[in-house]
Amino acid sequence: MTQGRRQEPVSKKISESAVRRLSLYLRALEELDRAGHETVSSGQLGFKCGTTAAQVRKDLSLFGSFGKRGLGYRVEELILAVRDILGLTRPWRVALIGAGRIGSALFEYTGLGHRGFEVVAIFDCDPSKIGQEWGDSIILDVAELERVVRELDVEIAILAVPVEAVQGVMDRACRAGVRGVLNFAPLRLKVPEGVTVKDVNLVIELESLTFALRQSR
Amino acid sequence: MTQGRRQEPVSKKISESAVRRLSLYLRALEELDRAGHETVSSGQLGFKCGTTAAQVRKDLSLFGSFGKRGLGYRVEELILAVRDILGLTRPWRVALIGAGRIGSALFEYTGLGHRGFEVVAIFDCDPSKIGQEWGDSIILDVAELERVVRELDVEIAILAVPVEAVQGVMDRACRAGVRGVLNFAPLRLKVPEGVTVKDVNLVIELESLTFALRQSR
DNA sequence: TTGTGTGAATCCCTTCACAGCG
DNA sequence: CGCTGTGAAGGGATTCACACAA
Repeated sequence: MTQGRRQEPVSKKISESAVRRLSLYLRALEELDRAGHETVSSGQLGFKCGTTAAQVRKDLSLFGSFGKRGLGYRVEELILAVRDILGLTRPWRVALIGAGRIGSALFEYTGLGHRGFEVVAIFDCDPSKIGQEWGDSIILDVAELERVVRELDVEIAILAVPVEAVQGVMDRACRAGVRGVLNFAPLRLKVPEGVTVKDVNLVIELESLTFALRQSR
Repeated sequence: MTQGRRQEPVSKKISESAVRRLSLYLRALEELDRAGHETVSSGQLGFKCGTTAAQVRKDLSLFGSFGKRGLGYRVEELILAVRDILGLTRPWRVALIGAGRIGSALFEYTGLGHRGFEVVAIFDCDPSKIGQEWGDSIILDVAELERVVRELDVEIAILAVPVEAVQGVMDRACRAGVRGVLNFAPLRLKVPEGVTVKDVNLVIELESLTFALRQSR
């Protein structure tokens, strides 16, 4: 039962969608916290995130029991619990590979640095970019990828490189020890055992939009 | 039955995930086509897209029957069929709202223009950006949003504006006739009836990555 | 024989409903 | 009471398995 404490990861399979909702809950909770709310009910939280009270309770119950019956959840406590579940209790060392438009958009995006993701290295292959300073990082030659990834113990690689280059770059990053990959290229990467990939594909989003629009016409 | 023809949209509910897979299939098919393949089996297509033969056949069977038993699918025909299903047989008029980093990344991204999405207007509120030319578009003052959206009959708005501004801008775009929205702000938009929203949220992707990494440690 | 199209079976996720605790 | 936590029910989505067509 472990009242109020997170259960240790039993070998239960957690669905991707539940995890994505937890991430939404976390954002909503942080907003509530900033707004000075002490407690929140599953109904309120669900409403803010576009889901139901039952869904919220079920999602949380996969990891423990964090609420008080009759009262709801203490916002601060739940924030800590969800951060812990999502693995956000420590910063993650990220390398940004590709300093083009997408890369720079990501780098500037305050969401990253202020949310526990430390961009410890930026790589590009364009000689005119190598050596430029972004914030207090310097753009490095992608030729040095392996060495730098190993030395800085990079855990996550964000791949914002052209589709032709992406598989090769990923292979190299993984061999140097990267275990998580965020891929912006529209291509299914072949990954070694033990490496997790998430794809971000804007064309899919747009095409599922046009599908919906076409239907409702 | 309707051999080789797309069935008219019966009121069957099509899952979001099936649609997303169709978009993947389309990309794989186009690659096969460029590589000169005439036909493809559900197994091959599934493998390229990280799913199974049965899944491919089921997905396609939601919309008609496009293959030949014992032979597979003709690549060219299936491309046309899937484009039709996804609503890609005509270009869509898109407005890009917000000409910051994300906006420029999207605009440059060749995927858009070359895939049936016409960026017919770009808006920003920064006076130093208004009037700049991007390609053969000029950045317009967001104050003119309603007029321009109406005049150019914009159908889809890509919202790449700060989170504080996004709900207001979306409301205005929808009142002017926009029916589809791609939202980059980490916020659940309240949308009027008949408008479809897709959210793109990089933090969710990263956090589901850290969840996975945390588990496998 | 090959590989599609599709009912049936299975699995997983969401929703329901309520016991139980504060 | 109010609201959580959770078994049970319900509903979708995926997988299976096979009849059938080329």
